Amino acid sequence: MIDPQAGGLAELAQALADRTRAAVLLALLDGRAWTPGELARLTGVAPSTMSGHLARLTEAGLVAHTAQGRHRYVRVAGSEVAELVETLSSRLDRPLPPVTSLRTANRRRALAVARTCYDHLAGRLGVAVTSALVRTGRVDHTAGRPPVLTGAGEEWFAALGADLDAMATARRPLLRECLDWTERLPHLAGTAAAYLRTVAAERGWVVPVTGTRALRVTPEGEAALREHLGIGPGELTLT
Amino acid sequence: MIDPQAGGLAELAQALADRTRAAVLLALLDGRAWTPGELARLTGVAPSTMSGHLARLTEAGLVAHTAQGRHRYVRVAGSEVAELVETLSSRLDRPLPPVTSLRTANRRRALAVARTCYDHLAGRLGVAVTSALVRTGRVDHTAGRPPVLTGAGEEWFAALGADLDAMATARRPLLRECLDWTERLPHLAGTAAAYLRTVAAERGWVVPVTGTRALRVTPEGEAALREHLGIGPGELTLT
DNA sequence: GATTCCCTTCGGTGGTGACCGAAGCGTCAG
DNA sequence: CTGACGCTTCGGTCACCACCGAAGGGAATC
Repeated sequence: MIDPQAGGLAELAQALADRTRAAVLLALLDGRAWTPGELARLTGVAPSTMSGHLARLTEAGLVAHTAQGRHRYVRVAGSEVAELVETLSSRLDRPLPPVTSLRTANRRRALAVARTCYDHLAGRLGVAVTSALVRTGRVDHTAGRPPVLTGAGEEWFAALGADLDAMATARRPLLRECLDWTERLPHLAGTAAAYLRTVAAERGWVVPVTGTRALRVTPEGEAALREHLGIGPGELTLT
Repeated sequence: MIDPQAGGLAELAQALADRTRAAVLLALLDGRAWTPGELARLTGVAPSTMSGHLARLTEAGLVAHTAQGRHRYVRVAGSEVAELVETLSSRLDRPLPPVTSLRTANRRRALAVARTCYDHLAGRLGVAVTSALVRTGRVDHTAGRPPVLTGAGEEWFAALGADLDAMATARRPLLRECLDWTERLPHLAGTAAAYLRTVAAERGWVVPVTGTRALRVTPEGEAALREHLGIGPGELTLT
């Protein structure tokens, strides 16, 4: 065994190498905090089994816990973990053509149009917002460098109601690149992108599709996207 | 088990979830084709065991074989696989501070400065070349879009001796983004980037460090990088 | 054609881990 | 204080798989 990195790589992969743990991580990708009991019911295993899985995921640094009374809440350990899972999933679109049913095809289609990725927007919508922000000069995203807000971008976010000073003090970067597994293109993550998702949800631009991470863009949302960012409805349809 | 994607994700992770298979993939990241026997000796397992591992990696679509006489050559199935492994490794720099020995520390340092990633340049060198190509207007890399060669870039590659027409007909894209696991920034992959590595190797700008994927930049290489791309020697030192 | 070499396939073994039910512990409600 | 609830720990079972040595098949060499 020559390469010392192999051990670490295998260890990380082992944490993901189980149907139940993978399902847990995918469920947590909606950014919400779940209780162990909910996750056990979702995946169809006994609470004791789920407890073991969660211990394993915690040890691997993939999920984090928050104790609250007699409940315990589980969340993804950080945005990097969410991005890691998304990246891994992006390899699955190749050997996935055997669509099992119309229902799963529709679900996948909905996910591809717009969805939540941890705490920001993803899918066709996420990529469209990203390129619109660059196109309108609000984000500077030159190669080899992380994306940054321009002066115009700061004004725009402030007009939306964002407290950029408070957001900038967080350990997490304001903007960050995240590879979109359906679009195969980067979209924006980070506190500013998370704020954008919050605004979109609060103003009713998007509404969650119950039971999945998918989002539906409302007519008000389409109008707002056109008005604020110049995104036409054609940009959100799948080819 | 609600999410049908969980099965695929777990399956892919399982293929990586073994020390020996992980070591194989890391070895193959140098872009060369190895024989099963070489890989068995490298990892210290019996040939029969290695055969099973390779069958497993093949089934997962991670490696490909080429029969040649009584030898069989194994390579990484494609550049996406190499990028996937690099991305996964990028999560390892967090829990890796316990450096086991001076030797591994030096090896890691060498890998961080310059190395091969499948068939292109990576590490500090790869990122420096990437940003220099953008800085000098040879590559256009705006946000949300794959990187593309500009007219000036095409001329530059042609002057280096590249046959861009032939390269463009390949199924693989000319340029492509690849996340660098030491720099945490994208560097360029794709046929054009692969050609650049070939040129650098042929002209003696970089020489491989035997036994690893690391590269050493020669004095001629430093001169060429400054002359062709305006990369100063300071850009290749680690902070 | 026989030999050599590389690799695979085939039994057999040992260790790891996913799973469950039962029991234990802390927290909140009555 | 008592009961209900949510979660974890423990013991035990079963399947899977990493590993090896031995045997077999195909390709090059003599």
